[in-house]
Amino acid sequence: MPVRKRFFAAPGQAPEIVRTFIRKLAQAAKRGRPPARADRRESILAAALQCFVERGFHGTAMPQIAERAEVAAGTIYHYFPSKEALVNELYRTWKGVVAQRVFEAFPQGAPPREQFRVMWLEIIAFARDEPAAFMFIETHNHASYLDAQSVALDRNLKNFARHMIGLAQAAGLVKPLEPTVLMELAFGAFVGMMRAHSEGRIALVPEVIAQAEQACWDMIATH
Amino acid sequence: MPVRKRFFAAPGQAPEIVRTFIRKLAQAAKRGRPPARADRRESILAAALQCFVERGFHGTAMPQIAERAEVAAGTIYHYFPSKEALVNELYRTWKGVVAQRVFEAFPQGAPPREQFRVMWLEIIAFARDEPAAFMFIETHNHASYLDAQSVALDRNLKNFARHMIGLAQAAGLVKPLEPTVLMELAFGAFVGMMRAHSEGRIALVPEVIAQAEQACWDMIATH
DNA sequence: ATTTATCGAACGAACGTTCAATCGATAACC
DNA sequence: GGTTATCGATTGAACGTTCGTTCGATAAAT
Repeated sequence: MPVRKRFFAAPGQAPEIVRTFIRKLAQAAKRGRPPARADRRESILAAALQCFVERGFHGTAMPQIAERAEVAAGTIYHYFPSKEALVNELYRTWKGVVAQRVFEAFPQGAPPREQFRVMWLEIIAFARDEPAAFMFIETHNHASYLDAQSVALDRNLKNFARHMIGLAQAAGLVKPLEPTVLMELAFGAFVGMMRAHSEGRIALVPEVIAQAEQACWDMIATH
Repeated sequence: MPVRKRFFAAPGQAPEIVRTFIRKLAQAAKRGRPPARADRRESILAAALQCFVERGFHGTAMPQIAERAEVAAGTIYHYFPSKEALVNELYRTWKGVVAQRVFEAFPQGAPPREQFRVMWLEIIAFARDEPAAFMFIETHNHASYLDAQSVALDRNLKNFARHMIGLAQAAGLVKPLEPTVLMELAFGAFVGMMRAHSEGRIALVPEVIAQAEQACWDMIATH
């Protein structure tokens, strides 16, 4: 059973990268949103998310988004200055949500094996709650229409994961490979499985999830 | 050192899926290409590949492809009936190349561990020889503009991989998870690593490749 | 009465595609 | 051998369409 400690057992060795991470997240949230005036805004965002997932950014026309959101095309421009701004807000919002969830669930004092499991299960939970949003942020990574702020948010998340891998390596639990390689391998495996799931090729029952999680740990762990 | 047997040690148990696979590949190659008349055709394909990788299918305009290929826009339509036909020919060609390479290198009589290693190294070799083509066929999987033939080619490849996993499971070497799940995990990890490589985030020196390959085997293997 | 929200027609630009004109090499003819 | 006919290859302007976006009119809210 997962034991989730939210504070460090030994405060002196608290990784500042975690505090930096949460601070940047808060900053981004402050900087972002103008005060939401109507739920039209939300329905436009939801419609755009679906369209972008189904047909991609360039494959989606603004009138299509408008039709799906049941508003006129011009209305979108009352809430968003451009198509680019719309996709960037979507990206930042959902990447922030998943980051927030992972960070809040993260058991800071727990052993690495437990940390890995919790992160894995939390992202799975997110992907099941918001399948479209998950596919969106995974397929639109590093696209040319993402602005600097969106890219920075992704980099922060990866720095966080890399740092955790480094700590586990120091404890001799994880293979002495470059942390970036291990992270990309593990996350790539995860995304591959989730993509197959969202395309209906596999069924994600709890038993499969647990076994896949163990398999991914086997990949990065020393044996 | 890899020992590559090209023929079955026991012909009676030769997997017909392999023969079916190579037969379909030959059929597709025959059906396809009209007699190549000029190397303009090749330069158009190369230009389109680069553009599609950099900006995606919908993000690439035909005049951009023409400019990169140093031909007039109209010339493209002398060789390809439409933009869709162009992207599908690209997909089928390169997916066929990687399939052919993997199959020819596949050591049919060797133990599963060796088979896995050879397949892995062969795809790595392809990805290093043709990085744009590799990224293209991986990012354009299951896109709406791919026709039935392109989709079928991908399915054949996956059936082949799944079949091999099934045999390895029967030998007790691979975890008793659903073969599709294992395949998606392993291939997802591979793609994640290759993507990080093509974005310059990791350097694929031989030592890293060997360790990553071992890590992926650890993921699907029993322990 | 003023501000805010919404609409949908309209805009210029750019899209994928077409096509009449031209080029260049080879074949046919004298 | 020089001239002409032929034909596929190539061009780039032009086509109709659709794109992202704008805007004036109107409705709703304050």
